[in-house]
Amino acid sequence: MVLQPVTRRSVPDEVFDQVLAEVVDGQIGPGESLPSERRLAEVLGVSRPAVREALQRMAATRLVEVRHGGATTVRDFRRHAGLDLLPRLLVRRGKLDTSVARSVLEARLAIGPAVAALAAGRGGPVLAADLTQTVDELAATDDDVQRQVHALAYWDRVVDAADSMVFRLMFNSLRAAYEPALEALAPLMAEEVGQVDAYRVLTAALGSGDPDTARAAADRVLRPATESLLGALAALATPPREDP
Amino acid sequence: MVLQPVTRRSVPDEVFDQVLAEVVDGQIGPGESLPSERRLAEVLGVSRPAVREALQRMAATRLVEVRHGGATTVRDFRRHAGLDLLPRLLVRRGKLDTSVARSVLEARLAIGPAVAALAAGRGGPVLAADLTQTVDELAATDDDVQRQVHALAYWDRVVDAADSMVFRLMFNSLRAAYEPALEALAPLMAEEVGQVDAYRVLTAALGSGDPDTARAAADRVLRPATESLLGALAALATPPREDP
DNA sequence: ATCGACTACTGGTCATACCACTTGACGTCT
DNA sequence: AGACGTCAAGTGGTATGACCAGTAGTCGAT
Repeated sequence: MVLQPVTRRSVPDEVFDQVLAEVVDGQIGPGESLPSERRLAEVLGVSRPAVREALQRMAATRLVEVRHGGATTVRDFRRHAGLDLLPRLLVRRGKLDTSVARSVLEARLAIGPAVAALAAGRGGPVLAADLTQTVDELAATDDDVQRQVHALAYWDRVVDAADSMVFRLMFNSLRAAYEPALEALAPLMAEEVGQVDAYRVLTAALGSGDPDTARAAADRVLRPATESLLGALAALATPPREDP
Repeated sequence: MVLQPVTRRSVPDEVFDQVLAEVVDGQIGPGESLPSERRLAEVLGVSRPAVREALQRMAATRLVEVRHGGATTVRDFRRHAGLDLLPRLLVRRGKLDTSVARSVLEARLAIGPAVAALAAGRGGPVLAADLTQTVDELAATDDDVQRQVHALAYWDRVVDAADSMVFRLMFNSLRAAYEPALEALAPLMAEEVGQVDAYRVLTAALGSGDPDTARAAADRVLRPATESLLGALAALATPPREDP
């Protein structure tokens, strides 16, 4: 019996999600107006402060524009939304959006090596020791979910070493999109987190202090799973074949 | 006389900024508790709903954790905050944080070429035509601010062509951090947005459809200004020299 | 026809009350 | 003395209703 922490969804959360769905899933296009706060409160059967809180969060996410005295209008989220919207775009109407997933893989493959290159130039000797320990933990684990957790910790350490606030924040945002799906991704990522050797090579490269070596090593860690997953996504996105 | 649109700061905005400052500027460390909503409302002289709205926004940004019945505690923003916090970190206590600015430049230099490579593989013939027009507009302008606007539009188009939701959202987040400072940055970016030739080469590379060529061309557009700015930042970060 | 005031909306803010949950202190039982 | 329930105080969660402050369209006077 597997128990899970109960998730308490607050009323404003619920409202936020519903309005967000309307905007993101295209029920209300850019430029169109939302119903007034009072009307929404009435329709949804909640209080106006609850609606207000949700709309303000929408505004803070740059998804809508609220004007005192005027109507609240929908903005073009593709043009204005920040990276924190990613988790919500990755899953649209309950289904994985394959084109978004593809972009995540591509970005990961592009950015990971860049971060590794920065980290190599800055890490110092402590970094290699830390990373070696993390890889050891990774190697000592059998469970694919736990391996992912360790791999995540590994990259977390690399990002730290890169000493880049922008990459740190990007990593945080991506992790926020990734972690909820960690269990579902276990079989898909097994290939990557299983290649302990590649991680060891990367660790050595990071310790060596040479950015280009580290970049290449990071590429070798990330590329195999990236390419096989991209292939799988492409197959998913293609309409089902009709051969017997 | 230069008139500017009046900025109306709402009460919750004000509260949000104040609490955010406490958290980001280190007055309240991770794990510590915030005063209760009622207490904050009293101290700040505003209503509880206003405080609540601000705290909920903090929670949505993953900067604090509010627990029903318990205290609201501060989280480690370096570990959890998303890319949308960047504008606030770029400027701390009214001053530019040079290490954050450095990371922005590094990230730009790393990601720009990657995006260009993707765009080259996907853009099609329309892309080159669009970009040529944007470069023409860029070339026809004398004002450094306007040039930046055109350069931004140029990259916007490139990101579109890359057909990557992740890079699109990253671009949006970065632009949100960049645009407010556009005017102040004009003299610094003049070097980059002035090199129309480099942009034309990049345009041609993007049109050619070869990712590697495009990557290299993008690097040539971004690198000069990046390096000179990194040098300037390093000089800024170093304590003033004491030679006569 | 133009202009201005008016009116009927919109969001912004507040005060207050009550519900739901967590915490920790207190007392009781073993 | 320790372990265990109970309960009160404090916290966030939600709702109500009122009023302020802007906006935009209407309608009348000029």
